[in-house]
Amino acid sequence: MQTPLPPKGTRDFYPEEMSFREHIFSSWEKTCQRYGFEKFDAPIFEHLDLYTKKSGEEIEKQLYTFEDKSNRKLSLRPEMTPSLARMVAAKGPALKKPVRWYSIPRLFRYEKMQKGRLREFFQLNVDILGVKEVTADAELIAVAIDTLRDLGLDNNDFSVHVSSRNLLEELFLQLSIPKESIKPLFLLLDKQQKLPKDVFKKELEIFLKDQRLATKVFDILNAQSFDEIVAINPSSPSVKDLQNLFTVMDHYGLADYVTFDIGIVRGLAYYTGIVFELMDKNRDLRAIAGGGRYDRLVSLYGGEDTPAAGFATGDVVLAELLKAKGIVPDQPSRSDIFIATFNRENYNQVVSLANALRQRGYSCEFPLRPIPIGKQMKLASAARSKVVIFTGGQEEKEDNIKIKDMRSGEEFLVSKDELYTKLADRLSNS
RNA sequence: GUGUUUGUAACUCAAUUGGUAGAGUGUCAGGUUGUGAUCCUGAAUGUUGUGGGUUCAAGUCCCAUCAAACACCCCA
Repeated sequence: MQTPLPPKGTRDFYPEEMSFREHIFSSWEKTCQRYGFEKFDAPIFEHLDLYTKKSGEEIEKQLYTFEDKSNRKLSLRPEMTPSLARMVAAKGPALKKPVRWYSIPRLFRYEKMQKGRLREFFQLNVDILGVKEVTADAELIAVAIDTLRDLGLDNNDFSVHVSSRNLLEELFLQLSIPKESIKPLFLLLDKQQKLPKDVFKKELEIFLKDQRLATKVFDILNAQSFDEIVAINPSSPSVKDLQNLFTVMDHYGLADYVTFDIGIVRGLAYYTGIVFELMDKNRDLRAIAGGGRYDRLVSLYGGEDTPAAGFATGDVVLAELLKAKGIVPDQPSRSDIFIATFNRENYNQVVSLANALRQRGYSCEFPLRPIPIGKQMKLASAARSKVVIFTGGQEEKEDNIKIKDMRSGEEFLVSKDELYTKLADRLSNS
């Protein structure tokens, strides 16, 4: 085979894949609009330092970077949040708060691919800026849940795991763990799920150099319920935040979806408070969505202090989950009406009819070559057309036209005068 | 960057201990100038991912390379 392949980690979207992608996108859009979010977009490439400023120089390894003809260092965007923060920072106080924006960016990361991970992919990003209360976090979690529910998934398929970086930090400080140890400890925590319990505990002991302390940390991390954590520190503000969050989620009718999970820390990210991830119940995919609070990012880009929270969900893992659950929609029809003809000399008449139909707003097509009627029907089938209109046949001598409904197989005669109204009837109940 | 597995027709796969590639599906043409399926007949398509090596002989063994899948690292 000598045809060129697309670059590593990219996908071609043939019509079949494209319609599946559009199915996901339109569900995302519908849900965001239902919640009162506005769509925005930004350049697909940005100045490199937009990303290094937030994530450090090392991030460049993971980016598609290039120089333009004036030697500006640029990068294809690996995520949307920096662009969003930049845009909000630039408008400053002129921007009416709260900002409720969403976007469906195409993103690029130079990574080694594996299951659920490509180099070019799409994300839904949803963000609220200007609200410091957890009501914003709750609203975002609700949107995240409803994007999945709208696609046909429910709490048998996925759940939301919520934690708080502040809470963990408070608990660790209470145990007199030095402040500079906390970030590395978060990193260690992120691995918890991958390690067997005793191995993880050993690593804790090694890291903290104190067996009793390690045991205490280990016990906190193994708390089975939120109540156990509340008991440790009932008056802490982050505990109150979480309590409020769970109460609000209950009023969204989504309490069944949300669980407290102290193991969620979201890597090295810029998150500052509540963090959450949506995971499939079987846990055999990577996170479906993730998000949280990032109150310092806007000011990092020179904007005024702006509380902010958001989440992102990628198309790759989601598509895998939907396929695993068998939730893949039928291919849409290419055209509603297929015009077939018994008379192969009849091309111009077919074009005239097609033109008349199209001018009236109908979606229709016809074979572009003279072929036997059987083949025409196969084409109509392949186009998933809803009805076939037969032309050039004997019926025309009595001013009738035969129509076949391809879904039921039923055929019927209509007079030429009532063709359009009958077609409208036939196509409207689909 | 590290490791494991894989690569044969458009697709899914076959090919005994090494003996110069085959089936099904699909496609196209016809049976069929009044109907999507089924049936029948016929046709086309491969430098076996690529490049070397061993051998009288390589799809098969060896090396390299490219690509893919999965895991580690990382995950915004």
